[in-house]
Amino acid sequence: MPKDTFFNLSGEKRQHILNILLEEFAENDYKNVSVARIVNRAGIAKGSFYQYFEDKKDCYLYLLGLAMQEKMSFLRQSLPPDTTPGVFHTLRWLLKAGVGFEFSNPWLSQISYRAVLDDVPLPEETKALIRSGSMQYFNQLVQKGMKEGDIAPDIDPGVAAFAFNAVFMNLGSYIMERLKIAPSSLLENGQGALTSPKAQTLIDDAIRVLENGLAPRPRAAEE
Amino acid sequence: MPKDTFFNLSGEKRQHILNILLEEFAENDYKNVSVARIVNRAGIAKGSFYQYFEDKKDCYLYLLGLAMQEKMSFLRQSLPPDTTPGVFHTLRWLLKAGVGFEFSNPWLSQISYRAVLDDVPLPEETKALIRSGSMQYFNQLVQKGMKEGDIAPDIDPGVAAFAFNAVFMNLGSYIMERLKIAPSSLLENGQGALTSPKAQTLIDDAIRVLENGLAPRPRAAEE
Amino acid sequence: MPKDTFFNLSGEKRQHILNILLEEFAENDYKNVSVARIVNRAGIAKGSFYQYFEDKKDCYLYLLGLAMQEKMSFLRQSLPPDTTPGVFHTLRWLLKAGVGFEFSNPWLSQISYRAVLDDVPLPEETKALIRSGSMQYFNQLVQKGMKEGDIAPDIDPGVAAFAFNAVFMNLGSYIMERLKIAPSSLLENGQGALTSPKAQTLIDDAIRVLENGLAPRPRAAEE
Amino acid sequence: MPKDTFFNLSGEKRQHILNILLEEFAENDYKNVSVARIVNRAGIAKGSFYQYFEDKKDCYLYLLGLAMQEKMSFLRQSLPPDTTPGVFHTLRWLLKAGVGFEFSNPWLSQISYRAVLDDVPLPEETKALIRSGSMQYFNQLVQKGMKEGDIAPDIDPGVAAFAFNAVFMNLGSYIMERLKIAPSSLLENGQGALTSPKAQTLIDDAIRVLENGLAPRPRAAEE
DNA sequence: GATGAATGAGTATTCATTCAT
DNA sequence: GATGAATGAATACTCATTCAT
Repeated sequence: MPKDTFFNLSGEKRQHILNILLEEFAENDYKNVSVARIVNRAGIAKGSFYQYFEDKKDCYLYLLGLAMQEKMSFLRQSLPPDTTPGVFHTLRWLLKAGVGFEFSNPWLSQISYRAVLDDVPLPEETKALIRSGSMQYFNQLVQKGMKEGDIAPDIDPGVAAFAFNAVFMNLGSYIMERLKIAPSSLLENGQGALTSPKAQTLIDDAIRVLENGLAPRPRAAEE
Repeated sequence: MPKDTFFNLSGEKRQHILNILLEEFAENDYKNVSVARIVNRAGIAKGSFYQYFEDKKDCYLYLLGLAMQEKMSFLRQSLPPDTTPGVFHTLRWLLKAGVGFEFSNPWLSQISYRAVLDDVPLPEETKALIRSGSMQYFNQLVQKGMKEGDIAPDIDPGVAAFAFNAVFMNLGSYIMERLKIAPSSLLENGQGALTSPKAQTLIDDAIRVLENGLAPRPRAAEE
Repeated sequence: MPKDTFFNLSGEKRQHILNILLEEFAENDYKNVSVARIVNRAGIAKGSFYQYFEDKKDCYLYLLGLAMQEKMSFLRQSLPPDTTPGVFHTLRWLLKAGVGFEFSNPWLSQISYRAVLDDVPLPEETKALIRSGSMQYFNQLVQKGMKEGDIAPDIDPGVAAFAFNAVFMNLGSYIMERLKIAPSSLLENGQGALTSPKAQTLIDDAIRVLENGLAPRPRAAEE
Repeated sequence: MPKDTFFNLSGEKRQHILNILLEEFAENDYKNVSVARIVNRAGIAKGSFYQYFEDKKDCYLYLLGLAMQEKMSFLRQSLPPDTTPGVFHTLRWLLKAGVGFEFSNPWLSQISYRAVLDDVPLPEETKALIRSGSMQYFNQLVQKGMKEGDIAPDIDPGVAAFAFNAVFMNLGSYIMERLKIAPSSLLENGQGALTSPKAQTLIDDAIRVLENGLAPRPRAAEE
């Protein structure tokens, strides 16, 4: 946990530092993040960094916590009431929210992305937890979908969840690349980019693929 | 490019060094790869490393090139004659070959995997190039599929290729995790693990999802 | 010298701070004394420390002066009237008083002890001065002893004073180690430990050694 | 243990570095020894220090080992055959050898001196071992002396050993101060200073004090 | 007079790279 | 061509001291 000194900072200064921290930790491996570079860019003294944070790890864990917490609250806010019928409705909401978060918080996204992939000072279990986080959610979703007849019962449920997850994790990047959106441009206008009709179409198409791929097929034989 | 001195090495010695390089670069971040560790394990002098390679980066780029080239040739070898009908047949071949490569060359796979994810000393464009490498192939495949009527014409072709790619890139890891296969066990028995019926089933299921998701739907309305 | 602000402090608060300072400087090397630890333990602001003292060195010198002054006044108080006959009587008094001081003021003792041994920010001359402090007293004592016939005239007076001093400086530690007295236990019951018969016997034996060693030998030949 | 690289250094360079190390560790607390200062003074690169030594502690332990080993071999060489009669003969030899070592190896002396007094990275047991080293030897000597009738049986043996030790540990410094010998002058001419008649007289006097102080007193009454 | 955040020179240690042998 | 010692800029982190509030 950051020390009180960090939270006591004037909102403006804290935000300034936070922005630099986010950028550094988003753009670099944990190992490659340099405290010296941070303090230089932030225009603060080396010692100040250590008045705000226990150490580099403390700083990182704070940002990671922030990322996960923000993502959770963003998703929760975007999810439809649980009563909505059909897992694909849920999925559509979720996918849009996920991409939405990635667009409006590219740094936080990147930080939580790295938590899974990078060599990061987390107990291996914690990394596993984070990694399996979305998979578990998708597993539940698939179970529900099968019970309700939205998903074909003869598909391995794990593979179905895998497909959900693979699309969920990568669609944001794909859209950004496809629409040639520079990450930097997102900082000023995150949601804007997402709500473009083009982005919406791409998301919808991706969902259609999953929906058709997983929905029970009509009685007729095939292949 | 490695210097001539490296290629002039006796095949045996070069292979010995190569193995150690592959393992080091597969198991560690670029930043965490230690030249000192390499030369120790390889039993060569530090100076020798720099007589073989310009520097660490040169060495890395060589291995990365090797990885991509080997993967290409592995896939090319595994692909059916171009005359095979149906893109999903091609896709099935490809997916199996891709997973097969991952299973029989875990180090090379890991190295090319890291090229996309890690902080690696590549110009951003080069990283983009690698990232889009398979995408381009899938784009062609989708175009062909649409022309031949295997893929629904009302789906965005990019999204279709994206779906192919997302599954292609992650299926290997998923299977390894699902079947609890340790990477180390692959070194001795790569293909073996893949040919297990369980692995085959998972791959087949994944293809079925894509096939159903992308195939043209019968005239009847749905959703 | 501490600033006025320190002496203007309420007696209670000043004593509180003083106790903590004494403990810190007694238990740690000068270099290892941490201003941060001091102000934490004392419950004062870091800035306050610098309002009381010029700097760490100023603080240290104050405590050192205190230690020497207290020791002096303790010894002076314990000494018999100057009229007492026989330097060994004086010495016995002195030795007991010295050990007594060490037992009842372990912190102050330790601080002046460190002044000689530790790497302390004193000009080398000052350290020499402190070191020679007690020596000078013993030199006078020896001169007196020789005049009065208590000390053999054929012994180098400096060596005699040296012997006094060597015993004087180290006897306290020896007794503490011998009787397995923990320094911490002294804080509550300093004099008690000293007045034990065992301690008295050890002190008496040490004096007998010096007395016999320095007293003029009977006319008989020797060695 | 220093690495081979240190021992492979040309004798000249190794000696140069060794001298600087000895001086630094003799003149400063372990904590106050600065690797940066060492490499500056020695004119070598920071990295070189770490090619010679594992770390600062490794370097220190090497010097300490050297000090103890050199002292042992110096003393062993100076001791008379065990058959010499009389503990005071032994003591005379020992004292002269001890002072002799201090004069000819002032840095090594200082380093082993610090091992007992300073905050040094040694397990507490090791420190106790070093500390009790000479005391144990003196305890044996006293026992022997009592058995052979050289030491009065009514003196506490521990106090007798303490007296030996107190003189043994401090006589060298006293003589240096008394004869105004600067430590630096010893480097060029250690033994010379010691063999001066003045120094010899002082040592002899100190022994006479101990001898008379501890020897059994004639039947006549005393005190 | 009290506060505690800000400072920056200082610490030990690492490691890719060079270069004399 | 092979060697491995030498290099020095880089790393995270500490702490006595200052100074604005």
